Amino acid sequence: MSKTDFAEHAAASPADRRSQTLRAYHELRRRILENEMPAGAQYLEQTLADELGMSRTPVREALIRLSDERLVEVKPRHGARVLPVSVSDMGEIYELLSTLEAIAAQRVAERGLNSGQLARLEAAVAGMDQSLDRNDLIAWSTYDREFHNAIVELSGNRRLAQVVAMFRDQAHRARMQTLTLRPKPTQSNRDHAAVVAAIRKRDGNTAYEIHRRHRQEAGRMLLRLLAGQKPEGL
Amino acid sequence: MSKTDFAEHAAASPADRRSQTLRAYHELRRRILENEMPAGAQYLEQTLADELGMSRTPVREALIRLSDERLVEVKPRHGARVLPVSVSDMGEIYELLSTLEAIAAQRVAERGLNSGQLARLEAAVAGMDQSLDRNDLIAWSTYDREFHNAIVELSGNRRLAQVVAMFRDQAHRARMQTLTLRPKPTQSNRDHAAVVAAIRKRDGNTAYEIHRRHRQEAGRMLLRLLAGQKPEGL
DNA sequence: TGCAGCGTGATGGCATGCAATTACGACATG
DNA sequence: CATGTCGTAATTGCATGCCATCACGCTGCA
Repeated sequence: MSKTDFAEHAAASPADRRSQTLRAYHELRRRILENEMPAGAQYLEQTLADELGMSRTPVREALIRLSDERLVEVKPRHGARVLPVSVSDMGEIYELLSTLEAIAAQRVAERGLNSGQLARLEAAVAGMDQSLDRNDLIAWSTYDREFHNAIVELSGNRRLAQVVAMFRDQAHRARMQTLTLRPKPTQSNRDHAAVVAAIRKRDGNTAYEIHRRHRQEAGRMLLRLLAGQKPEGL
Repeated sequence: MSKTDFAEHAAASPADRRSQTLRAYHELRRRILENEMPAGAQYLEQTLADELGMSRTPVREALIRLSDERLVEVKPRHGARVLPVSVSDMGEIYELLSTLEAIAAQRVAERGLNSGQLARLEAAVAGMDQSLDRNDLIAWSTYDREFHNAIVELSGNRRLAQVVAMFRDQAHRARMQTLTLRPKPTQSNRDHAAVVAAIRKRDGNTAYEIHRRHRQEAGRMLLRLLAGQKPEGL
């Protein structure tokens, strides 16, 4: 079984050029975020290696990164366990996201955007509106994610974008679980539009305040919904 | 050469109970932060493994973590390179630290501290004052570090403490380089005392504002000093 | 002299091997 | 029946081995 075998069952397109370690990392991360590997589940290194069609070494290396990102926990004789996200975890995460993203929005507003960058934000806002009209919450959440992601990427602070992405990933599964439970997120769309307006006017303080309150509200909503749910994971 | 050999030349106390991977991680991190491995320097995996008295595997695993923390960069045929910290890197880092630590100070003030926790903060402040009287800048910076670390640890948000620690490590070498160049940090001591006073009064907003401005000032000072320095590293 | 092509040795990515550790069940004993 | 002890198999931490890749120097040609 040479590594040049193609048509492996795993998601490798015709000859994946990336390293096995990176393939393992991205594939495991995807499975966790999409709940194919549910919170609380445990997997032995060898099992994962077999499933991914590689040896234990790259799997181990991927698991190190995933555990640094708090998506899994490696317990010596029990394999890698997908970490559940508790209510208090979400509290920590949203406290950080609400500040970090608000800073990003402020910076974006102060620096100003060119027309292409503004278009990116407005496309996301438009997508959210249309998705909401169609009652397509999945599409809505994709555009919502894109909006928040665009803000931090356009901030120009690469470290900021990196840590926000990490926390967003940690929160992702809980967000998906509550997606259908929450009321129609019309206020979210209004908030986003208001942030874009503030960015247009290069009003950093307003962008900061609106975005911060927006995230705090979302966090509070999420916590309320999660509190009234099954204690998933362990 | 069994791994149970004791008295290895590396810093292992009589039989280090931790895994080789952890030893490699902590030892390499220490060497980088203390400039024993200077910015820009490159080391082959095998060389590091020999120096640490272990095989390449745990070294590789440690390097993965260190590169996720932006302390090194692994370039396929050139070994691991210790990352220099540029002026713009410091700008990114201080922008984040000033916000994150301010949030921590606010939370600490709002939650309130018991007497032992308050004593920890006050010991750090006292240490800074005494060190400054003695003109011992090394000791001063140790107490300063302890103060900032205590604030985020006492915030109760473990993720916050984790990312702040990461960014503080990234900035550490540049801080050390400018330590002797800056004017006597009397204002720093005043700021810290004011933050503690706000915490005592459980005044979150004041704690936030003072701490935020404090960190922003420190960042601006650092950037000014770095701008007029030799372009260290690559 | 400058540059392109080639060969070779060094290096890292990954697979595999090996031994120490420990989870777990069987069994014994109170 | 509950609890403690022991043996065994499974699992991991780490070492080692192997091969593809790539850096670098050498040679030859313009």
